[in-house]
Order: sequence, then structure tokens, then C-alpha cells
Amino acid sequence: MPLSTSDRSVVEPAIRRLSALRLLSAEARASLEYAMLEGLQRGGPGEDLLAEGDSVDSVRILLSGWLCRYKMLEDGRRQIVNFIFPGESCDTHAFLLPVMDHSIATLTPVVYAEIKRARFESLLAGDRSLAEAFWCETLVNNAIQREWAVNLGRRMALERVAHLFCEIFERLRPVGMVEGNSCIMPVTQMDLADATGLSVVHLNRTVQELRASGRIVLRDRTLTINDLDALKDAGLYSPSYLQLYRRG
Amino acid sequence: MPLSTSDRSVVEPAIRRLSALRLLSAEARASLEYAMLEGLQRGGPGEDLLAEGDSVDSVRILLSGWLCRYKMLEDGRRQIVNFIFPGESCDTHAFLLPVMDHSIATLTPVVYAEIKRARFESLLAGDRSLAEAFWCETLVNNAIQREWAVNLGRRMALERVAHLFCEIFERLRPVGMVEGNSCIMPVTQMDLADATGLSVVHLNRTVQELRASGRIVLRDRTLTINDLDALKDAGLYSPSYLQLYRRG
DNA sequence: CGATAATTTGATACGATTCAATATATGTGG
DNA sequence: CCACATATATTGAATCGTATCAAATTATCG
Repeated sequence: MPLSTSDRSVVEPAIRRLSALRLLSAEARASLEYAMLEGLQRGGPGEDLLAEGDSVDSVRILLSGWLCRYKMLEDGRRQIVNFIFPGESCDTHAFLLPVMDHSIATLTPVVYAEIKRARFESLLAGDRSLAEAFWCETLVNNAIQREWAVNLGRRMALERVAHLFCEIFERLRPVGMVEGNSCIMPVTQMDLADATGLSVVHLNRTVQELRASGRIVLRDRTLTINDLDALKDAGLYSPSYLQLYRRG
Repeated sequence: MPLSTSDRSVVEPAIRRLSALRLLSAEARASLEYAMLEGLQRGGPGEDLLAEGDSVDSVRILLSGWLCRYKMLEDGRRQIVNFIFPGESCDTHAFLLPVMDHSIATLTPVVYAEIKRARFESLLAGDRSLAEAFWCETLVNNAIQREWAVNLGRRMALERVAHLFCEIFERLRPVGMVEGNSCIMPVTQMDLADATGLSVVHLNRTVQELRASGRIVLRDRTLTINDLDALKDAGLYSPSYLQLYRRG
């Protein structure tokens, strides 16, 4: 569903995030903004943007809402392997590989920019820092993916959930989606369970434990972290892997 | 420990692997070979090649032996987040980020080629297909990392170990390290436990279960898979994520 | 408002961890 | 080449964390 708007602020999260990774020239910024505004799309919740096995011929940059990357096992078990937050892009270089190894789904209503591959490539060809910013994003993504392996492999339920909440909070902050000590949490507990490798029931109990100990408030789709440092301790969280404020 | 040799076959695994990802010109091949041969290094088992927090100024390409990427939690829990096999490179673009988010250790004696960043960059600048091959490697790595999240989050012990064995087997094959239905397995059960997110005791029992059911033989540091398809079934393994035989 | 989805609760079962002990390999120096 | 020390693999028993199943409650949406 194409979306037209004259409001350039919709693309701001992407510009913000990329600028944090690499200092972008005014021209690079402008041409990217323009390309994004031309390709604005909307999606409803619960849609697959890309499915495992699809080939990819365009780049998507999320501007609002949440996406997730997930994989399914034959018998229906689902693992969310990562979230995608506003400002982040789906697959800037996925076309170098033949097909998607995983699926990408909307968890909420979303707005994103879709840029055709050729267009995207010429954008990158025109500006080295832009190319580097997108590559950095891939590398940071890789680092996040590694931390998820640690989370799933070596942390206990309470630590896992605490860690995930810290990560979400810290990833939303640089794109301006944190207010005070709160951010939105627009996903179901089933999604959180699939992201932490827990059953819904146990995830629910774990969340309640975090609530009961006063570490978080989670209601009305809003997460409030009373004491972020305490939650980080509980989740054995060390933020360096996000490399949030890099500038080459 | 620098290593000199006149035998060019040491670099073959790397050439093979990169060639599988992208068709390389004879010149690209030759210049890469030359750079690798100039920077040959040896390492013993149990050494950190790079530690979390280090900054990276050279690229390493593994030629023989096994490495692992791992992260530690404060209290000593370790998660191996990936293996690195002969022909694979450690950090071709890690210098785009300021510091390592994880450590890389030798699991066996190794031989690798170390190429200084500037040298490496000029190599890539000189040949587009070479640059693309290395980037593809990063993307494939990312896909493997996602599959590890699935393994750790949603597979049970037996499935996890079966899956890991299948993956190892399939990653060793294209670099010629599989003979018939056997490959070497030069790591301890503790390493396998840390890779699968299990305790050593339970990993041991799981391996025994795989042995008892006749699916594998594991002794003398050699893994023999009697029926690969059966092991894949047991591990809910679907190999597409490795994207082994790509050519752009 | 009713229908459906999401969250919460309870009870039970199972998979995996832990601790402790033993057995087997591997490596080292004499 | 053997004796010893150390690392690795194996076994058993008890415990703990998490899953599963089923039901009840609460929220959400048309």
C-alpha cells in the first residue's frame, strides 16, 4: 500500500540512525531522504514482508512500528531471531545472496520505505559514507545476533527477559522512542516468548516476577523501567555490542 | 609466530571458499594468494586471537585448524556463538566498528593468514568480485548466526547436537575436509556444550544417545555420520541458510 | 455487546543442571 | 617406556527450571 505524504519527518529515524553510524554529507542525506519518501509503504500487523525462500530485489527501511525476523521449524515452533526497530533497515545487501534464509514479519502497523535495488545501489555508489553506514548496520546486526545466541544459550529465563528489555530500550533510545524511563512495548507475550526461547506461560511468569520485584512496569503496551542499572544487572547486560554511537 | 612456506596449497581452502561465493578472476586470486602467503601465522590451541574489547587492524583468514567466536558472562558462563573453519575469515570488515564485541579463540593448533588493514583494503579496491565475496561471507555468517539462535532457543538437546553436527559436516565439506561420511572433530565435549548451550554432562549423555541409536560414531576425534539424512531429520536441519554454493 | 485474542493461574511432568565420584585419555619428565 | 599428573569423558542421584495441559480471567476489537 503506497503512502504519500509531504511530511519529511517520517524518514527521520532512518537518517538519525545512519548518522549515528557514519557522518553523512548533506547531499547523501538529501538523496536518501528523497528516495525513501518516494517509496513509502504501509503495512498492517501480522503480515510477512518477506518469507524464507523469497528472493530480494529491494531494500526496506523501517520508519515506524516493529518488525521481527523469525524462522519456523517444521512442527510449528517459532524462533524470533531479532527485532527490527524504526530507523533500521531490513536487508540492505540481501540481494547479494540468492534467497532469504528467514522471514520478516510486521508485529504492529508499520511504515517503511522501499527502494529498488538498482536505485539503492546507485545511491551507495554516489556516496561512500552512506555505503559504509549501511555496511556498519550489517555488522552491528551481526553483533546483536551473537548476543542473542548468548541470551538463548546461557542466560536463565529471568536474565533473558531482563536482557531483552534492556536491549529494546537501548535500541529505541537513539531514534527518540524512549521518554523518560518508558518506551512502548507493542508486542504480545507470545512474541516475547518466541524471542526469548521460552513458553508463553513461563514468559508470563517471568514478567510477573520482574513486576513483583518492582523492576519494571508493563501495562497498556508500555514498558517502564524503574531502575535501568538494576535491570541491567539482573540481565547481565553489557551494552557494548550495540555500538550505538559510532562515527567513522 | 610467522611461518614461511613455499607450498601454496596452504591457502587453498580460502580460495576455494571465496570462489564458491563469487567467481574470482585469476588476478584477484593471485593477489590474494600472495598477500596470504606473506602473512602466514601459526597458533597453538587455547589462545585468544582477539579478545572482546580489542580494536582490530588486520584481517585473519583461517587456513587450518578450528577457531571459535565466544562471549563470557561475568560469572564465567561461556557461550560459543560460532565456529570458524578453514577457509573462513575472522573479521574482514571488523575495523568498520571500533572494538570487538566478542572474542576469537583457537580450539586446535591453527595456521592463518594475517593481512594488514590497508593492504586488505587495497586488495578489495582492486577487484570488485573479491570485495563482494568477502561481503557475502559476512552475510552468510549472519545467516548462520540466526540459525544458531533457532538452535539455542527452540531445539531440544538431541536436536541441537544433531543439528550442530550436520552444520559442521556441511561447512567442512566444501573445503575438502570431509572424507566419505567422516570428518574430524578436534574439540572437547566442553566446547560442544558451550556451543549448544548445554552442560557438559548433558551434552555427553546426548552424544551417547546419538551413538546408541547408531546415528553417529564419535571417537578418536573423528565424527562419522552413518546416515546424514537421518541425522538431518533428527536435528530438524534444513541447509539452505548456509548458501554454500553461491555464485554472483 | 458478543466474539476472539491475550494474559494469568494451577497442577503435573519432563528435560536439563548440579554435584560428586569414577574411569579413561593425554601428556610430561625421568 | 613407564609413572605420574592433568585433562577429558562417563556414570549416578538429587534437584531445579521450564514445558505442557487445562482452565479461568481479562483485554481488545468489530
